Order: sequence, then C-alpha cells, then structure tokens
Amino acid sequence: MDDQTRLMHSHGVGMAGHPGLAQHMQDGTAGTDGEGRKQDIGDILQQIMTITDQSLDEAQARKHALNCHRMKPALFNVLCEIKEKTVLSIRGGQEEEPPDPQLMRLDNMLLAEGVAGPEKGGGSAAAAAAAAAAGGVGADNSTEHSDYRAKLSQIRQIYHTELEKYEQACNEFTTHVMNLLREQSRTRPISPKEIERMVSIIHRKFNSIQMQLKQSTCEAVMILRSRFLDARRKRRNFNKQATEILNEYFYSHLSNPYPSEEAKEELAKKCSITMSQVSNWFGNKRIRYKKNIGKFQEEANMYAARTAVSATSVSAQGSQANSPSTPNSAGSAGSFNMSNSGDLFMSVQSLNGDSYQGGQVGANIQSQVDTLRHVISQTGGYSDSLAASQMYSPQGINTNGGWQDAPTPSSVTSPTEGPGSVHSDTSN
DNA sequence: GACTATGATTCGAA
DNA sequence: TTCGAATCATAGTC
Repeated sequence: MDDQTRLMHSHGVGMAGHPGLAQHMQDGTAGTDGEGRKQDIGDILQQIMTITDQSLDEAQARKHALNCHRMKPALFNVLCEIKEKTVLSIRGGQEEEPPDPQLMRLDNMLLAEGVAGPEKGGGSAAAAAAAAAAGGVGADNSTEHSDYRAKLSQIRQIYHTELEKYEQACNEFTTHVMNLLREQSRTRPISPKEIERMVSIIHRKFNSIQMQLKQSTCEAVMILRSRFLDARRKRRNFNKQATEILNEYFYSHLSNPYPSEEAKEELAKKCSITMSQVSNWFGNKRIRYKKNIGKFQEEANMYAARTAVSATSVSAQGSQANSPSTPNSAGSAGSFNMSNSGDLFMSVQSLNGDSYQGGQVGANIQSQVDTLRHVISQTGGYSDSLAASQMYSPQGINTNGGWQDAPTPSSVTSPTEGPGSVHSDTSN
C-alpha cells in the first residue's frame, strides 16, 4: 500500500466518526457494518486522488460516477465542515497589499521615458530632454536623436507587444482557473470569494512577471539613453569640409572672429553641425590661435591667400549685383550671403577714400580687407595706403591680448556704430 | 604607449 | 548670455 492509499484509508477511518458523515450513514446506509463504510469512503477518496492520473475520457466518466455516487453528499458535507474550520486562516491572507514601491518606480520611469502611457511622438520628448541634458542645441535634427527615437520606439513596441501577450495569457489562465473552480464547486465547497481570491493570486503572479518585463524594459531604456548620451559626449572630428568652412570664416574674419547668431546658424547648416558646436569651435579656435599664433600662421596664410584669390576672381568678373560672391567663401565652401562684397578693390578704394557705404557693406569690406592685408603682410609687400591707416596685424590681436574691436582704420567703422558693430561682419 | 590635435565641458568674469 | 581660460576626454598619428 502506497502512502497515498494509506493516507486515504486513514482519512476514511477518521471520517467514519465525523458527525456529518455519521448522520448521512444513519440516514442512507443504516444496517451496513463499519468495515463496509470504511471501504466505501476509501473507494471514493481513491477515485478522487487517482483522477489526475487518468485520461480525460476516463476522468470524465469517473467524475460522473463520483457525482452520482451515493456517498457524495456526505463527502460534500464533510468538506464543508472542514472548510469552516480552516476559513479563518484563509481570511488572514486576504488583506490588500500596498502597491509595490519598486513597481511604482518602474511605472513612473516607463511613463517618463514615453515607453508606457500615451504615445509621445515615439519618445521624442524624452530624446529631446536627453539631448538638452547633454547640452546639445538643435539636437532635434541630429542623427543621434533620430536613432534614439527609433530605438526607443522599438523598445516601446516590444514592451507593448509583450505586455499584451502577458495580459492575454493572464486572462486566459484566469478564465481557465475560474471554470475549473466552478466545476470543482460541484464536488467541494468553493465560495465566490475564494474564486476571487484565487484570481487575485493569479494576477499577483502575473504581475510579478510583468514587473520583470518592466524592469527589463527600463534597463534597455537606460542602456539606450546612456549610449545616446555617451555618443554625444564622445568626440568626433568634424569632417574636412566642415573644418574648411569654419577655418575660412575664421581667417576671413580674423580681425573679429565672432560670428553672429545668423552666421553661426549658417555655418552650422553648412557644416552639418549644431550651433553650439560652431560656438565651441570658434571658442577653441580663438583661444588656441591666440595662444600659438606662430603655429597657425601657415594655416592663416593658406586661407587668407585662398580667400584673396577668390575675391580677386570675383572682382575680375565685375561687380555683378546678383553675384553670390562672398569674401570668405567664394570657393567651394559656399557663400555666407554677404551682399555688396564683390569688388574688393573698390572696397579698398572706398576705405582709403573714406567713403563708407553703410554698416553691412562696411562689415563685408572689412572681411576683404582683413584677408588682403593678411596676405600683404605675409608677403612683405604693399604697405602704403593700408599700412598708412593702420598696419594690419595678422593675428588680429591687440596689445592687450584681446581681439581688435576696431581693427580697421577709423574711416571704415561707421560713425553711427560702436566697436561692437564689428560683430556685424557676419550679419548676413 | 606617448604625443598631438581637437571637440566638449566647466567655471568665473563681464 | 557670451566669452576666455583651463581642463577633460577621445581620435589620430607615429
């Protein structure tokens, strides 16, 4: 006799003395001896315990037989009484548990990252926030941003798909268990509250699985986020063309290498970088140029010569009104849309003739003059009229170590403009 | 691996 | 806010 059978037999003996069962026996089985009763109960219990080992058809048949068994009501009563005794312990575990703080944290994070909750443009808000945190300006256009958004969107999609699967599985399983319990309630006493409790247990189990999903999603978002920010932090050299554009601007505005907002925007667009990167570049360039002028001399010469040649060629073409020529980038680098800057020589004449044509024109002229003067100073020739006014300092740095606010002859500067107006050299 | 170049960041001053 | 200056951190070169 195996343990199960022994257990059943012992229960059978025990239940023989049970008042409910005894009553039933008195009612329905009067006249039968004790051995026979024990045998009956043992049979029933054995049938119940072995029901799981049987095939579905077999079990169905057994179940039917059990339901029709004459002892079934008695057994039901016994189970009811046992249940009454144990119901207290069940009640003990029914208290509502407070919401898990970790789950709340995860939920909040997923909500903030735009993974959970309503669609926030594929997490673009979070991406923008991340970009802002990284100090990027205009990062909305960056490749990193779109990558981040795409990846976040992927995470969001996977999360929702998995969540849906879990919910579906949870619902299916809950329905299955509820049906099972309802079915079982024919043979054993099961109250609706118990079914409810079982449902909540199932939900708790599935919630813990959901929490794992949320945790994994959060981790994925964190990794993505850190990678995104790291990528921004990571230094990447600008491409050659971008550096050339920036250098051309820098050396053609050497007297005042402070691009205006518009110029920065233009440069940023041309170089496919952000405005803050342009600002950084100019900040670094100014300080490094100033620190080591000698080192940059060759570079300065090259760009100055290039610009001068461009300007001269433009000049040779005549002062066409619709010419897109620029003082600094008439070459491959593109234009900064500086009007009236075509005729360098005329500009120089104007300078010498003290015939200033207006702020913007003056600014553009200034660039040309910077370039020309630089070339001249480097070649050692031509020092008459220009030098007479104020010899060009190739470095564009005054004796105080700062950039010359008004590096050109006073005649160049508009009488209505202060030194600060030189910044308008980039006022396209 | 040392060194240099260079983009980014931080901090104080104006 | 912008700039200069110092510094950090990484890429590229030898």
